[in-house]
Amino acid sequence: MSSRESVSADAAERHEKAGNTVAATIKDIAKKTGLGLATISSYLNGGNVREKNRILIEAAIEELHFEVNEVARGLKTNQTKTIGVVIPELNNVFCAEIITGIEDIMRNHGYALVICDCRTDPLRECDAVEFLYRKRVDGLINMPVNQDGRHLKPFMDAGKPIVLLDRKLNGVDCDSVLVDNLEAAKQAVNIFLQNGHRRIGMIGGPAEIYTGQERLTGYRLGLMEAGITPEERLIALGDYTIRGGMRCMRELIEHNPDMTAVFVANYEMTMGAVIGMNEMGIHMADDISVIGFDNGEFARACKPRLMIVSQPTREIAERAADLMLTRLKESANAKDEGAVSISRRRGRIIKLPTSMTEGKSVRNITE
Amino acid sequence: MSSRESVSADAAERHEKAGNTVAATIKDIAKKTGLGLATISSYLNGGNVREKNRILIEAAIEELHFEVNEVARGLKTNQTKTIGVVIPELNNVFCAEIITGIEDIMRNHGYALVICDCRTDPLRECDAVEFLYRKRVDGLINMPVNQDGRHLKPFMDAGKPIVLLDRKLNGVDCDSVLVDNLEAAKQAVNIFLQNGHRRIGMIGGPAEIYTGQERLTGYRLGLMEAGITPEERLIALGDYTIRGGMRCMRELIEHNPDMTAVFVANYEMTMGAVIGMNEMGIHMADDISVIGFDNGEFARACKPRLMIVSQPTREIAERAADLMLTRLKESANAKDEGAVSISRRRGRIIKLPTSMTEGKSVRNITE
DNA sequence: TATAGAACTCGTAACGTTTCGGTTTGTTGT
DNA sequence: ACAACAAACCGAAACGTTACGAGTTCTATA
Repeated sequence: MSSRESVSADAAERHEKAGNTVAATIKDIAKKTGLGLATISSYLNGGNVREKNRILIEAAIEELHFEVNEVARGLKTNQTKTIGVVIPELNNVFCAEIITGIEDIMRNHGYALVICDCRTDPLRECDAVEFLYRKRVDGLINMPVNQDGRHLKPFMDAGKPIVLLDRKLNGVDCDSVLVDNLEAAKQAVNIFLQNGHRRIGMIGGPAEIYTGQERLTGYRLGLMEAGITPEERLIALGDYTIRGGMRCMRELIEHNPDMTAVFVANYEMTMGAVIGMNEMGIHMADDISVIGFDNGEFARACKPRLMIVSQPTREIAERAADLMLTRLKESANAKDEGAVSISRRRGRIIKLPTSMTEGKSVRNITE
Repeated sequence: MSSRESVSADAAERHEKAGNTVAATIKDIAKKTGLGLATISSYLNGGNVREKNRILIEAAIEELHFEVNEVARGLKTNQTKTIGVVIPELNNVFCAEIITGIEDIMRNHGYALVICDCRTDPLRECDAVEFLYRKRVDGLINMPVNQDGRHLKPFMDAGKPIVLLDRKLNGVDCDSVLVDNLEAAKQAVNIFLQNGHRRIGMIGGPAEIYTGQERLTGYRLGLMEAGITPEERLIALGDYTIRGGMRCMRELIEHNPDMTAVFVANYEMTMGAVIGMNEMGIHMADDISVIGFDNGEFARACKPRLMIVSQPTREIAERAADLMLTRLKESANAKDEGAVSISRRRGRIIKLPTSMTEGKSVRNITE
């Protein structure tokens, strides 16, 4: 017993000895205050302790610069207070803005965000998810690239919460935060119609991506409701890249000399479309009216200022974080009740409205 | 003892009982193979085991779906295989591009990146660093907002590696990855000079930020080497925001009717400058020649295409990751030798060259 | 003032690894 | 066949928490 004494010197002694700081542990606090381990732990976790002990503990914590070891806690509680995030492209303002928002909120709740960029590659996305699973993050936030939700399996099986961003996955029952893409596209088309346009082109996203489908459907619906039959040659499908946007715009213009307006269905392609027009010497508004997507900053920098569909990134972030936080709380509580409640849960789907941001890129051709 | 037996059923049994998967542990593998704990651990960490045992172990791992618990390992080894990243703005393409690059490399080495956006707020930056420290990340990558390196103290004291991005901190001895801002600005000025410009304006960054200082100095030097005395009224200092860029461009134009060219010292302000010119009805190149900074995509979308200084984000990322990885290895090895070697280390500073990306935004006014 | 009940405290046993020192097994050269 | 040595193996003790059940101290009521 005496040997034990001499071996486990408290933090202060160790400090002296090593010549530099060694983190104090809960044991050091217990020893210093004369209280038991469990009492300290209870205090640290918001439990009640007698006033005089509270003072004692706080003094000891102060003096020894104690900080709880979150790794040890994590081992015991089986949670890392860490959320994994997998997105297609970090250097994509739409993604980045949402992530920033989520990060802010989650950090305020003690959660760290581990971010993985899968570069729009389904394989990389799988890798990233597995990586995060091995890192034992408590939940996953994902703007999915894979069509089926196969890559989500590890988290599904483990019953860990998943929140999908921007894109719904058919046949996958997950919490998701989306925008009303259909309505957004319809609005854009309507603005063109109100300004007298009839031959309206669309630069759409990949047919296999949710947002691409929805926005295209909205475009078609908008036209049909005005009694116009959508024509295939007025539709060009790009791959959500700048290059794709340039190509589509060129195609559209070449095949449709009579086209007066174009709706572009994401930010990168909007940029590409603008570049394409510049290079072809075609003037926005004067020659062809344009409504783009996302990124108000780019829109303001265009000449003339570009009208765009704006997505509520701030709110998307808030909703996603809320959803995650709720699920996290649920699974914490679920320890008490039967584990069934978790597996029985159904994914909540939140659909937020977009808004139009004014610009000068749509010409009124009625007069 | 018999009670102990019945309590610690192996993973397979537990699996059956609970009705859903329970992670197998190293103990389960030991039991299944009849080998000792230490042997399994040794195998997992790349140690040598006898061929037949290797096969045994691998089979057991396969069968029980064993995966090492990185949290438990972290508790024991005192490292989380996690790196903290603190940046001023995630939705800033320059930042985002560097982070993506770093993330890719670090993940390939088993490190996760915990990213914190401090919104260019020194206080938030301090918070973020403390947060990461409590999360016990193994190292810190930071594009600093605070002037003095005070916010880095926790990591300094703990002897945990720090890599600074983009900005050097005076009096702080840290590994840093920078670009040659001075030379970049000189190059831009020289291009203007070669095209016959003499009255060259500059939209510079905040006086207290490293890159702002360097780029301004480069501008001054470039002029002086050509025998031109820099004039204060040709210099407008912004705050690296779009709004600031707009304001500066307006000021410059109002105060200098004879100005023929402007160099803008970061991306956001470049965008702002372009917007400002658009709104004032001033044409790029024709009226005023412009060289901007960063973001080739934006430059390509401008009309006429904007000439810019390009920073090698890919290489910045590589160097930063390399630096971090090396330091990490060093501190791992340092356990053997005296701890002195760590504290004695001096910060390595890597300075990378920028390049000019062609555009049509500089007019030759000699003819 | 005694006492029931609540409120607080305690020791011990986990959580799943790694590591230390010592033991066993295998290999080589004679 | 046997020493001598290396390589592989082993159990137990950590790492710093939390959680359980039981024990202790308060507080309020009779």
